[in-house]
Order: sequence, then structure tokens, then C-alpha cells
Amino acid sequence: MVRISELARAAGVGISTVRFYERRGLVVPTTRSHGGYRHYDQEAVKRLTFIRRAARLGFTLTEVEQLLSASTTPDVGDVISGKVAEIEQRMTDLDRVRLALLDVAENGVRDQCPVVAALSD
Amino acid sequence: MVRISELARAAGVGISTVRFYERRGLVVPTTRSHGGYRHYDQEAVKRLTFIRRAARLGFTLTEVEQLLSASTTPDVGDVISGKVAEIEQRMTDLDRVRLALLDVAENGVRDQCPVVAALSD
DNA sequence: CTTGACCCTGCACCGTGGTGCAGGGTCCAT
DNA sequence: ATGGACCCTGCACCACGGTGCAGGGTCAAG
Repeated sequence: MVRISELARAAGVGISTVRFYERRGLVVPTTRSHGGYRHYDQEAVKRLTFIRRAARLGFTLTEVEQLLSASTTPDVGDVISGKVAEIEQRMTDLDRVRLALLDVAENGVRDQCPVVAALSD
Repeated sequence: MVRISELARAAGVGISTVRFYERRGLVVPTTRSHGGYRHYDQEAVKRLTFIRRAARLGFTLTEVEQLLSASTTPDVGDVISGKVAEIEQRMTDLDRVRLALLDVAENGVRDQCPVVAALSD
């Protein structure tokens, strides 16, 4: 069990951010001390790290919530297949941009910008 | 040559958004009428579409700017290799989440949530 | 039982990425 | 040359995802 400052440091976020995520229902303390101090188990560190990384991937906090609840929802299938499709679309788009950038690096720009062309169809 | 309302409709954004992107230097009208009306060529539609899609991929507008300028910058190589590496990291992370979601769908949750584990190491 | 480090709540504020409105000018078909 | 649709600028406002502070309470080592 760790206090909020240790949790925050372990995950590389600010204390205020942990409390903000708690208000959003994303990270809840395992228990509270008699005086109201939050105490977290090790799982919380992983959860918090996940949230940060997922957010950097462009998921909104609402989407992160959906990802986290995917494994505890009754009808898991629907949520998951939707999210998987969404992720696959993103990966496809990212790969197009990646290939376009490599194209520019190797061949330079011919008539039009290949990077723009990668996503504008 | 199209007017701002046609451009906006073609790319599925609001007129205010086009002007906002112009302030950010992302989409500049090809020309202006005598009275100050913006006129755009077809390339602008593609550019605007690209910006929207890249933004949905989690790139900030500053990063989108970098992607757009990659092909017109003198030392193309550095910018591009950095961006490509960044994109590859994102794709890897997305794939981990994807596999974890599929794991949950097929095998259910055993001891810990596989989705969280996917990005928390 | 004190003292310093830490924590609590509530609230105000910030940057990013837009969105909308007021007041006024432009365009063009009739 | 006039009406209606459209456009201009400037500014205010919005949601999201945090961040920071004030005023006060808690914890644990000495």
C-alpha cells in the first residue's frame, strides 16, 4: 500500500492528476486511512500507467474508461469488437502516414505532397 | 476555386474551424477576392481532410504542422525519422491494446486485466 | 505532545482546439 | 441599383484534460 504521492511519482504524474482521475472514476484508492488519506495497491500503479499511455495514443478519457471496463462488462463482445475495429483503423492510418513520410525521405516530393495524400482520400 | 463554405463542407468541418486553422498557419487561401473573400484550390480540400484525420489520430496541431512541413523542410531526414519512430511506437502500443482486447474476448479475464497489462510495463 | 512532512477538500485557473455571435461589407442575379 | 446569401474581422465563449492554491487536518518520528 502506497500513499498518493508515491503512486503519482511511480506513474510519473502529478498528485492533482491522480485526484482528477479519481473524480472521473478511473483510479480509485483501495482504502482510506482513519483520517481520510488515500492508500493504493500496486495494481493502481499499472492502471495509472495504462491511462497515461492510452491517453497519449489519442484516446479520450471516456474511451480509456471504456477500454478499462471492457473486461468487466457483461456483454464484453460488442464493446471489444467496436474498439478493436477502431484501433485497426487508427493503425492503418498511422501506417499510411508512416509510408508517406518514408517515401518523402527516399524520393523527395514529386507533384504533390505524399503525406497529405496518405489520409485525404 | 471554391469559397470557404464549400471548402468547409467538402472536408466536413465548420467555417470557423477553417479560419482557426488559417490562424495556425495550416490552411492558407490560394487567393483573396478584391473584397477580401478567401478562395481555395482543390488541394486545400485534401490538406484540410488530412489535418482532421491526423488530429483524430492523436497528433496535436503542432505535430500536424510538422508532418505537413516534412516534405518542404531543408533537412527532411531528421524530422521524418523522428516522426516515423514516433508513429511506430504508437502502432506498437495500439497493437498491444488490440491483442489484449481480443484476449479478453476469447479467454475472459483470469487473474489480472490483460488490457491494463498491455501498456503498463 | 510537538513538529515537519504530508494529505484533505473546494475552487479557481490554464492551454489546446475549436465554436458562435455582433456589426458590418461583398457578390451577383434580377 | 437592390435584395438576399454569403463573407469579413474581432472577440467572447466552450469542453476537455489537467494544474495550483488556500485553509485546514493527519501522520509518525523524536
